[in-house]
Amino acid sequence: MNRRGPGRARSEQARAAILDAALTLLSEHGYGGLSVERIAERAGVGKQTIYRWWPSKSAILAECVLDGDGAGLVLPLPGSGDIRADLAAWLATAARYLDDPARLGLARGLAAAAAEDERVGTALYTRLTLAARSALEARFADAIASGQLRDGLDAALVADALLGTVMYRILTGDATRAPRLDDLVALID
Amino acid sequence: MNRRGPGRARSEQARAAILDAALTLLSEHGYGGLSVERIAERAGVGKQTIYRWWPSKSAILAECVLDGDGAGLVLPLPGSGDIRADLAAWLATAARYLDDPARLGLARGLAAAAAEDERVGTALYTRLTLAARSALEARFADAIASGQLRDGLDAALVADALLGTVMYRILTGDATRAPRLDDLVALID
Amino acid sequence: MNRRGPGRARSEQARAAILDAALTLLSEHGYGGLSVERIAERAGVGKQTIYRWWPSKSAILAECVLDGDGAGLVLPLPGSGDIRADLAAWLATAARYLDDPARLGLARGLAAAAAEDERVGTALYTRLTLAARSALEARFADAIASGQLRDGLDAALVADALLGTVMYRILTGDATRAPRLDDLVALID
Amino acid sequence: MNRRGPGRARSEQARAAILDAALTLLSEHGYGGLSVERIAERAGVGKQTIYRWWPSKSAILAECVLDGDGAGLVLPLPGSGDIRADLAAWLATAARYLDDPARLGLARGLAAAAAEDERVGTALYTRLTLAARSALEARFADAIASGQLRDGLDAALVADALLGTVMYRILTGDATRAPRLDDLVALID
DNA sequence: AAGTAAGCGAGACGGTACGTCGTGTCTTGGT
DNA sequence: ACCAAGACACGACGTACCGTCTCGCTTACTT
Repeated sequence: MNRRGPGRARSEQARAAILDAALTLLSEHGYGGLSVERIAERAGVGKQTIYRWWPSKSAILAECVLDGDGAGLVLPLPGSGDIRADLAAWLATAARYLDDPARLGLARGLAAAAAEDERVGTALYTRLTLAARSALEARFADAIASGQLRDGLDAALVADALLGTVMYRILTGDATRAPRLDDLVALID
Repeated sequence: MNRRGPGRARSEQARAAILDAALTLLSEHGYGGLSVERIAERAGVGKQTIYRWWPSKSAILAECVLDGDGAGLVLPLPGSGDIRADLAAWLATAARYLDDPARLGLARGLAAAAAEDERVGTALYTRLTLAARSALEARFADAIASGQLRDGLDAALVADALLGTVMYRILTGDATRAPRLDDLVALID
Repeated sequence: MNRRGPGRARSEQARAAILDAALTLLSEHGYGGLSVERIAERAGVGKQTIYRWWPSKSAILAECVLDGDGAGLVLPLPGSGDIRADLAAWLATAARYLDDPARLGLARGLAAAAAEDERVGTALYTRLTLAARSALEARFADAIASGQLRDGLDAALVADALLGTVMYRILTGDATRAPRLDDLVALID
Repeated sequence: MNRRGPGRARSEQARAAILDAALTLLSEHGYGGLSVERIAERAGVGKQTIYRWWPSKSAILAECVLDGDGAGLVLPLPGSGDIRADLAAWLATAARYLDDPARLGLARGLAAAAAEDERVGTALYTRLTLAARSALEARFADAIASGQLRDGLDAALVADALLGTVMYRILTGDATRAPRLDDLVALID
């Protein structure tokens, strides 16, 4: 039962304050402007308390992604019965979600962290791809059964393509130049 | 023509050495391990020569992407006549290209730079998306005319989806876990 | 007593190494060739550790002058009973002391520091003038009582004149061109 | 007669502007804040024009000292007939002269330059000591003849002592703490 | 008059040092 | 054993100057 030696227990308050400060600073100053020192100051915590539990600032972010609601990035797929409409609505919601500069900044920052540290990439994969993939697999089975989609459609590939396109637009800053995101659904047979 | 004021002219040799050193170090040490100091040392150049012409290390990378062959990232789309086979081959080539750790590191580093600095994102957009989009548009017109693809298919969306999927896998480090990249083509109606 | 807040205590070892390195480098390379970077390297210390405690390299030198034996610059006034002979001997000792290039370099360097930073000047004043003045005052009282000197002689003025002449020769590099330093005593009535 | 080859002649205007700018900047920002780059900018001159004629910034200052009125530092010794009164007046004038912050700054800056570069020290020696010494020698001969001073008084030593005391006070910033400068004359028998 | 050559303002070059910020570690006193 | 605070050695930042090296231009002496 969670055996521990003697001594003071880990402060849950400090942990939460650190994760919270990390996300706030990430969305405000970007990944480059994020430093352990600032996180510590903002969280009202000693640096050692951070280094005791995380090996690097990207590890903190990885935990942010996995913690709670995944930094708010996991949007639910609507379930109206019309799979194409649901996907289009999901994409439109994502686009609207990213219109908020703070949230776009957060997403850019997490992308930067993922590009620099494999473990953040893995965390994002776990949170985003796996969630999307499992949601899609169940819905695709229904949709194929009801004739809305052709048989053999690979939910994993679709998840990759949808999330990848969103991520690519975040990186290239291409929100306005490109066609509307929800038209993506038209590509799917 | 090419009027110049007084004073010594900018050294093209220094400029080329800087861009070259930046890409080499990026693929070797990642974006986080890339420092202006090291670029200067490797290029045999004073730091001021860098700061005179570029405001930040990401600006150097943006110029790398736009310069010459776009850091080797722009792969040609084969032209066998079978559009689906060509796209699948292009994706397979991209996957093989990224098997080389140095090239994967370079791509990850550029993704990190894009996530942190809008201008690198714009440069990548210019080099990758626009190139892919225009290549696709010409080929799609032919393919639709010859009945290989259905009418109305949007080349820009397909370009986003293909590049986005590749980029997403680079970020999430998901080369092996996911289905084969060239099956993506199967999604296109 | 000696109350301290939280946090690691200041390293006395680092402080001593910095002062020592500063004096060594000053006598070797002169004030112009003295850099914080080199002091830090020689002392085996980070630059920040220097800037945390001293605002500039001249402040370090000011502390060197005040610390311990005042960089060896404070020479004792002999006490034979013959005040004129003692002063002449003191001046001769000073001249011999400055024959060593390292010590002359140190003295020149401290003069440069004093000329550039008022606080070094104040430190020198404290260490040299005040020491000389108080030594002279006691001796002058005896010498006047015993009829060696006329009444009313101002020890402070004599201290200024003696030290000033030495300093002036250091600055003008005029060790050989001018009359012998110990003849100075002949000026005093 | 001043044989010269072909080519443009040296610009006397540039030379004067450089010396002028050097002295101005020296009194404004001190020796440490004096840079060839700033001299060039202030004088409206290319850096190369400076380096063509002077090897360093201290060489410029040495020439300033020797040029024209010796940067205004050479004060004339009054000639009332009473040698003690004249010396006291000369010291009082010097003290008043140095009350002006710009002139004190200039003197401090030249002292710093002298401490760092032997040639500036030599220039100051030439300008100040030699001038004072020769003035004193003539006056001392008269004063000894008229019984105002005892025989055998060494003008060179007195010059050193007077100038040295003034310089020492400049360096130690000790204008107010010490006894009045013109009382120095009382030391002379 | 044309040719030649040195000096000129301007400004980029390879470097060194600056003073600041951040890293990850260590130490202190307190919980 | 953990915590806030904070000093430590180290490395990179972006800036200021160093002394050198072109540029295109302006004199001035030499044919």
